[in-house]
Amino acid sequence: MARVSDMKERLTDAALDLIWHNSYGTTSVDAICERAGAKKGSFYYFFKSKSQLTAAALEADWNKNKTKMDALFSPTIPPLERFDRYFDYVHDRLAEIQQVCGSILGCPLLSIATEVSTQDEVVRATVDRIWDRKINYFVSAIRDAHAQGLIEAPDPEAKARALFACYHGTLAQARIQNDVDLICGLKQVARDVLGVKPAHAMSS
Amino acid sequence: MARVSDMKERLTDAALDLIWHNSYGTTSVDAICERAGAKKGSFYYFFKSKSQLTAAALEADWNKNKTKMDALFSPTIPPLERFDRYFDYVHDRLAEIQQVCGSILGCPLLSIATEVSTQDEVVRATVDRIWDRKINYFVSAIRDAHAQGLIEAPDPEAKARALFACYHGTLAQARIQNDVDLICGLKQVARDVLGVKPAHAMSS
DNA sequence: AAAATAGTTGACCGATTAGTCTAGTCCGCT
DNA sequence: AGCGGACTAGACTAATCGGTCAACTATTTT
Repeated sequence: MARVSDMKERLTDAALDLIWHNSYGTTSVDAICERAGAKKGSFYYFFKSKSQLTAAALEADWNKNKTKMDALFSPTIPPLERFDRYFDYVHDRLAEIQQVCGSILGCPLLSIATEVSTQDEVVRATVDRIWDRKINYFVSAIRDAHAQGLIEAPDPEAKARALFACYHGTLAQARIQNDVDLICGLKQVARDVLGVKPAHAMSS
Repeated sequence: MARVSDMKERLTDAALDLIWHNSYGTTSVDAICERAGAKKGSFYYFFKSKSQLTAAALEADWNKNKTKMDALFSPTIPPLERFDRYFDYVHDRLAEIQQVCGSILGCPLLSIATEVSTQDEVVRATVDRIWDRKINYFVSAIRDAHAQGLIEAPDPEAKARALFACYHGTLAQARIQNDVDLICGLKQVARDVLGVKPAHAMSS
């Protein structure tokens, strides 16, 4: 064992940043290196291709966000409130980034996977895998809400996937229209999709 | 006036085909020309850039689909049935294309706009404009449903935009997971989002 | 027939692309 | 002190990129 470098992390950070802001196709290896303060040689020492780097960057990003997700979807929080908090968090975070870069960037997983899905199976499968983990937060919350009689959801997985799709569609629209307010509508959409019984509806 | 050529249409057709299947970034002008049977010079005789060609291709595609949309959302059809028919149509069309190319391609407008939104204002604005027209089908159907007491939708535009987002999210998921069945869930999501009153719910 | 318009051709350009390779530097280990 | 593995430097390649251009052909108008 010799010296340890933080270059790998600098590279994944730079890659996700650039790809999220722009796109996978227009983000060059040179640009990633420049942002990370790395030379070509270092890049290809750590990653065998741009595609592999991207997959690694998405995994690294998941690991970074996991703690926050665990907190937002903690079983200590009333199940339906978890969604409200999560959507608020996403809204605030995207708005914050917009202050810096001028754009609502949406969900990086969705943007990247949409772009490369038919051409890069490594990246596509990585997104698929991460989503499989992420959707569990939705499933648990829905199952808990059902158990408490707040909603009628005999098939929590199906409901979770439906809401997941609506969530991503809203983020995509927000990116394209560069309008953070679209995300505010998510709470009501969630209530509608989940079929929240009127008596238990929360104030927005 | 001298000879008339169908090259312009061949180019927009080829471009949309390739970009939809793959992505904007990975679709080269050379590839578009080859598919259209054109040479570089012809391309730049008709279009001043790849970006302009893409915008033109999206507009041309809209014009092609408009007739079908008018039929699907005809006021002669019960309003909520219009959505069911539309989602069936989209499902069948995407499944048909999958038979040929192996992939569920989703909505080209969404894929392209997501990819270029922060970098190509011409294409982004084109998608925005087309969506403004397309969403009217949703708005009218929702307004009609409300007038007939089938749903409670005092703000048809907002409902339409919410459903539009869910629709696009589902198509994006279908593309990424290459799973046409996800689209089947759309009918139920639409009923949930629109708040269809149980008495008027249709059989699926 | 000739002029004018509409469309086509393909060579060419400089920039950029992802990726390779060799030589070297740095640093903890014994 | 010095070995050996971890990492960096940066020149290099072959291919491809979007875009230009001047010469050419085909068709309609006069």
